[in-house]
Amino acid sequence: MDYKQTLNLPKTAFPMKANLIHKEPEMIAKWDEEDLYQVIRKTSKGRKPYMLHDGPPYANGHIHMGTAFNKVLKDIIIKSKQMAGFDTPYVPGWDCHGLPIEHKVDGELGPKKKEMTQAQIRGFCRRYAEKYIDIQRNEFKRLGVLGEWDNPYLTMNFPFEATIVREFGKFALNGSLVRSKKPIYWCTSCQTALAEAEVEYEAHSSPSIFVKFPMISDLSNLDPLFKGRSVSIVIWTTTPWTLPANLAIALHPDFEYAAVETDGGDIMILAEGLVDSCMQKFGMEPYQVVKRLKAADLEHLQARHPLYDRSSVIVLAPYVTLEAGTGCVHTAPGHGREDYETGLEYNLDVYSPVDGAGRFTPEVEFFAGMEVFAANRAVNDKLTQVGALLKEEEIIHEYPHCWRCKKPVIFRSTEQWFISMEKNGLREKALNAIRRVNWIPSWGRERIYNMIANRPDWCISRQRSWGVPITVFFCAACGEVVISQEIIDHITAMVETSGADIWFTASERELLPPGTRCPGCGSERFQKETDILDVWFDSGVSYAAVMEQRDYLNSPSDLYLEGSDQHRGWFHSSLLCSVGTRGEAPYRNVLTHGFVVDGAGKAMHKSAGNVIAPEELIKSYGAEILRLWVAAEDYRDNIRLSQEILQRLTEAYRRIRNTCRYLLGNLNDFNPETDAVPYEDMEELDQWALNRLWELNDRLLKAYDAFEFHRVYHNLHNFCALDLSSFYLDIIKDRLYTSAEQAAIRRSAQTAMNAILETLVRLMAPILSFTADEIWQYMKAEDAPLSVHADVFQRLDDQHRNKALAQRWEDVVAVRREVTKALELARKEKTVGHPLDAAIILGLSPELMEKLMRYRDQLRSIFIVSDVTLIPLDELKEGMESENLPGVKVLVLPSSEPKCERCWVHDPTVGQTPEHPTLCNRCRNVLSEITG
RNA sequence: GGGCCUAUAGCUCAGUUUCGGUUAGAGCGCACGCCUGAUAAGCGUGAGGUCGUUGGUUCAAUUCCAACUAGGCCCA
Repeated sequence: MDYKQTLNLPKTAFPMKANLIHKEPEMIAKWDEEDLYQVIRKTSKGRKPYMLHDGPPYANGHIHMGTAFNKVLKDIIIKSKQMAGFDTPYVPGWDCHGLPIEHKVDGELGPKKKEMTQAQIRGFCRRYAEKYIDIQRNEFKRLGVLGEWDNPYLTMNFPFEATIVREFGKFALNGSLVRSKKPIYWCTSCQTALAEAEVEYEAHSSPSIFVKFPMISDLSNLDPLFKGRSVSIVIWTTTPWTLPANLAIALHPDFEYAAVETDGGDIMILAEGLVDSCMQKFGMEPYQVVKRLKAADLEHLQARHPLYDRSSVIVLAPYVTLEAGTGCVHTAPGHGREDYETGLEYNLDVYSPVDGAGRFTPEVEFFAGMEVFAANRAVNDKLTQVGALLKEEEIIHEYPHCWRCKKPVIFRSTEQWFISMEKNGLREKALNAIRRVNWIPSWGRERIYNMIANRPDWCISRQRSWGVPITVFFCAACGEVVISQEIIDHITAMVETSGADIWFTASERELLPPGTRCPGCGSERFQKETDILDVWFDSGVSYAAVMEQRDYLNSPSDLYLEGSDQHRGWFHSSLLCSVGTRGEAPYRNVLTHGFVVDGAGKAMHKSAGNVIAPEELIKSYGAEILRLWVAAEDYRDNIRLSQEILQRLTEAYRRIRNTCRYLLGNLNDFNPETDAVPYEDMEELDQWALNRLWELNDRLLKAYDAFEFHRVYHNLHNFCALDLSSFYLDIIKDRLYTSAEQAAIRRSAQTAMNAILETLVRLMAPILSFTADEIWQYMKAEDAPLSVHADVFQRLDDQHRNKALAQRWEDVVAVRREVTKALELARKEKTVGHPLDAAIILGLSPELMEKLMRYRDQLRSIFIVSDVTLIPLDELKEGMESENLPGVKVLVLPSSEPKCERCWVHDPTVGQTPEHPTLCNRCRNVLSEITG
């Protein structure tokens, strides 16, 4: 007789091989078909809401590892909150306007763009964004992310654009909106503003000049030697044409400066460290340093402009270097970024007397109408003429050029719109709001606080086409800025139905409410603003366009979750928008994660060749492995990704999957409704397993709650590998396989296994979303939801937490560890092969003897050997003495009894039954039970 | 250059955080072995760490402090 047929071996159709790459798309299709997301919405109606507001990725290009990580992390949170009993809608969004898209479209259109209207160009941009939204949507869905994918929010949707106009209007009307000049890159050939991304640095030849600025201020209070002397300060510049706009001279606050007396008796001031090289260059040797000066002593003193009758103030700035020049930097706030910042600090005018074609405006004496690059020569000549030019050279250096026409660009100031940080106390209010938000990790507060505390006014003007217009009018007659609630309402309504395009296609007359007159001069003729809004304003008001407007969402959100760069980005702009119009932050909690880096901790760059794309990862491992990676990494630090990491995770995944498969296989014949054993009647080992399960459940729910998913992963994996696979499941095999199907001891084990699977499948669902749902389909729950994702975590019976029992079993486990060690030694000596070939004699101290006596009859199966004999420690002369556990000695002997053919245990009863001469009594009894 | 952050075995993470204190833990991987009734599975044993470096405080530091190095994000 083939006794193997009489065993209850595990049986399941659940495949060992996951085949994720093919199975995942099928699962996603199924979710789509069932409309799982909406099913979940319906089942959780009325529950306490949990609002995670999605930060919109930019609708450009394919997703990368960072965006994939972020989305999966959000999905894990959404699913775990959902399963924790909340109603957690998830509306994904996209950021659609802005330069990068316009730039791409520009490139595709080429010269054709010149003949197109702004509205036509905007149409191309819109289609471009739509294309990538579709691409990214599919890529995100492929990751197993559930959400309202068929109704996401797009910043280019008409209602969203209308919200942007409405929210902008609030700033405009509450007095926060100010207009002032700021230098920007400007191509005089294309006659257009350029963004940082649109300039390319190339070698360029420029004049390099050293110029004397005579001091107006009297220095004799610093030292009497200056009294009555001709003193000047020497600057260096490579853009002579900006000298007419010079308003200041910047010194480094920490540098020493020297007053140098030349042969002719004049005194010149320059950085001490550059005196030698400069004086040599000027051909002014010999010379003499007559005084050393601190930069701070010179601050606020006045020099005279060498060409015009106005002063140039001495200021301090940290960017001054000794690498070139004189340590005294020519400062024209209208023509340079740093100059501008310094100018703000010292309250200087943003003077930029150059028109769009790059010609000096008429007010500029000597050079009016001249093109600036050509004016370099004229400026130098004039300086020579007045005796201010000390030296002129040519230098080759990297200089910004226009990405389109390749001509050198200039820095030129134009009027721009700003949201003031001070006028309405925005800075102060924002800083206060930051204190009331919970930042995770806590250093996020410090980081954004410092940024808000130090940032300049928010420049919201962009000289671009693809965005939402700054909806302001100027009176064509008197130039006054015209804006009112009525006007904003009027435009908002138009944008709501026609989109922001209406601003570009409609006339001023159409855009303004009928009968609008200039409040200043009464004119009825107006000119609309041509600047558009900074895209950060778009996404910055997403809480208003999405969370406040959809009736199933609300604001402030419970959570914003983005990479740590968003302290400067979305967290920042959202905060300013919300505080400026609502007085409060749009979020209660802000969670940040680090950046995806390679296995060595280095940033991923195309040039470094260390980039791993989500697509290739999914192709070779499956999205489930990507999800497991997201969970396994502690995201507070940088998130590493390498082939080795993925290899490890794949193995961990298999372990978890196979453990579940084994549970399924052994529950094949188990119906919890009819077969479950009451807790009190269960075997103690099975109660032990339930206690471990209780602890796991408790720990994981806490870890989910604290967003510590790496703890979820580790605990889950350890539970499967240690508690289950190598201990519990290994031990109960004997009971499961050899007992009669209906036997109480078998049903007891199955009751525990069933509870374990029910709990595990839920605990893993937020992370291993595909696999958990796959397992779910193989479980025989009668009235279960169609997907595990529509279910909730379990609260396990507190009675199952049995600390006293756990304590008792710690001793058993400790002794077992020693037994396996002894078995290994015996195996090495070829005494035994399979543990069931062995009989164990355990020598125990009185203390341990007392503890283990209780389990005397179970030790054989717990140790998975054929026989265990307990004797006092001192009576056992041979055997392995434990190193770690005093009071234990283990002697391993090959069993002298015959082996039962059915259960493989060596037992003296084998051969006692003539009909079954190769069976032990236990198996014989089972067999007679089966056959009746 | 400035702001914020990180640094424990080959990999992923614990731990020391409210008191600094005996041989710093786990899993995976690796090596070796067992099983063939979870089988492209399962079990066992073992070898791996000067807790980034250097100083300081202390009777005592991986744990506290400082500097440095490496790396990350943002800004300049």
